[in-house]
Amino acid sequence: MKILERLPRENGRDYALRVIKDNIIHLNLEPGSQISENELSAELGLSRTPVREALIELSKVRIIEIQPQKRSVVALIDYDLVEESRFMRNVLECAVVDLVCEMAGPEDVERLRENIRLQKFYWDNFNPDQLWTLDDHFHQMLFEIAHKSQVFALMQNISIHFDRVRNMALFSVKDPKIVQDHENMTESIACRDPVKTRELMEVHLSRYRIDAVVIRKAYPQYFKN
Amino acid sequence: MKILERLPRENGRDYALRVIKDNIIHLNLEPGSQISENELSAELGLSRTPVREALIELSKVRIIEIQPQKRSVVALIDYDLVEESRFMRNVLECAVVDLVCEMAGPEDVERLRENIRLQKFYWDNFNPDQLWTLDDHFHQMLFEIAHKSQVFALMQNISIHFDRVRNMALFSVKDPKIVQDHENMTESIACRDPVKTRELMEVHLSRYRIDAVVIRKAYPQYFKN
DNA sequence: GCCTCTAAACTTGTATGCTAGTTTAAGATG
DNA sequence: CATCTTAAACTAGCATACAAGTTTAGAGGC
Repeated sequence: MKILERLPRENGRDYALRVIKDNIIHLNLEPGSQISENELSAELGLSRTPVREALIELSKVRIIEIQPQKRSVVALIDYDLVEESRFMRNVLECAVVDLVCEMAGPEDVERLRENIRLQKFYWDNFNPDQLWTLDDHFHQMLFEIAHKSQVFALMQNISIHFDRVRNMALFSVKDPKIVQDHENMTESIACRDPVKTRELMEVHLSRYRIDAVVIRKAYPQYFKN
Repeated sequence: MKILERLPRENGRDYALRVIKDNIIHLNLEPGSQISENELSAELGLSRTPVREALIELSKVRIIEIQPQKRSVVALIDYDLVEESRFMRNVLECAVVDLVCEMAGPEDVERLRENIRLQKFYWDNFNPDQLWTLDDHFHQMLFEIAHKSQVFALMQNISIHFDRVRNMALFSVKDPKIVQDHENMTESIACRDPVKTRELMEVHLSRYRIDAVVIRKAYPQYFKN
């Protein structure tokens, strides 16, 4: 497992949560593998309590399966859950871009364009981590513009299923077309064209569905069904 | 606070969570009031640990505000949050009824109708608690029919803001029209009419927005802004 | 070799004590 | 009487010990 730096004033629980999530998404904690509160707390330099609290939270979204008095395992990729999480994102993000097309001011559009510029830079320089962060931030900005930040926060909880697959796609698929999607959306937002933007979002989010077969071939042992 | 019965094989954390949530929704734990891990654990017959785990979960959806090393309080009603939660429900439930109109079999429709019959019964006999449970179950059934149970579970987390207001409406508004809404939806689902069903759902969920002024007058001290 | 039983070594769940930080209130001082 | 100081009584965060249940490994009998 890859141990990240603990942020200043970050409490143990949030730290544990951040590190564990990151390692699940990046497959350092492999789907199906057993995890131990004791091991994790030792690695993180914490006691069991904050680690346990983090694991409970992750079990709520079924990314970790806690079997009482037995063990805890990282959930295998359940494509029904991935689909549910994709459905949720799709429905919510499409509704949000509708609002964004109404509500976005020029400064909002400029912030989106700035994000795209950076995405292009990190794409040219092959920096998947930064690209990943910017992608997240792009979607988060859309929710902020529509004043739906809490919805974004909740959506992100279940999105970890989607994210794990999305992360695999970054390495197993040649041309993600992601940056281009984002740019097209930004410009159609600038034109205040909700129908077009919605359409683009729909295509954007469904790429991961299309890639499923490829991913599954690359990592067959990680799938549940 | 009203202490509920502990279910067989229910662990302490889930028990605490269930009781605390119930008391928040029913205003036994009043918005703005301070809560103490010690008091709660004494009342529930548990130690601080499981109670604390429950409080952490509730703080994630901002229904409880934990001020580190200071205190924890039941959040005041924040209408922006209520609106976000209503927005989320609205968007997701409308998308789900679309699917339901495609996917529902005759036995599903029959289950919905049976639920309506019971709703009518408990309406006539004035049993708000049972009515409340049936209302929840009606919406849950829709998500089950569309195979989106996990989405429902997540939506319910934030819905507690919405639920708290919804519960106040049950007592401060004369004719909720809720049962009639449900019946109309069921029949338009039976007719496989997604446009009509969507429309009904939209009206149904927006009732609580309309009622906001009434509720606010009845309980002004509970509101944040 | 192959069952069966048992005990030890795990697991998570819960209780409790300790730490660090905040509030409160009493007491001293002007 | 007003104000500052200080100590005690709270809070939540974290560490640790113990309880309850499961798995595993090995001894013993056949």
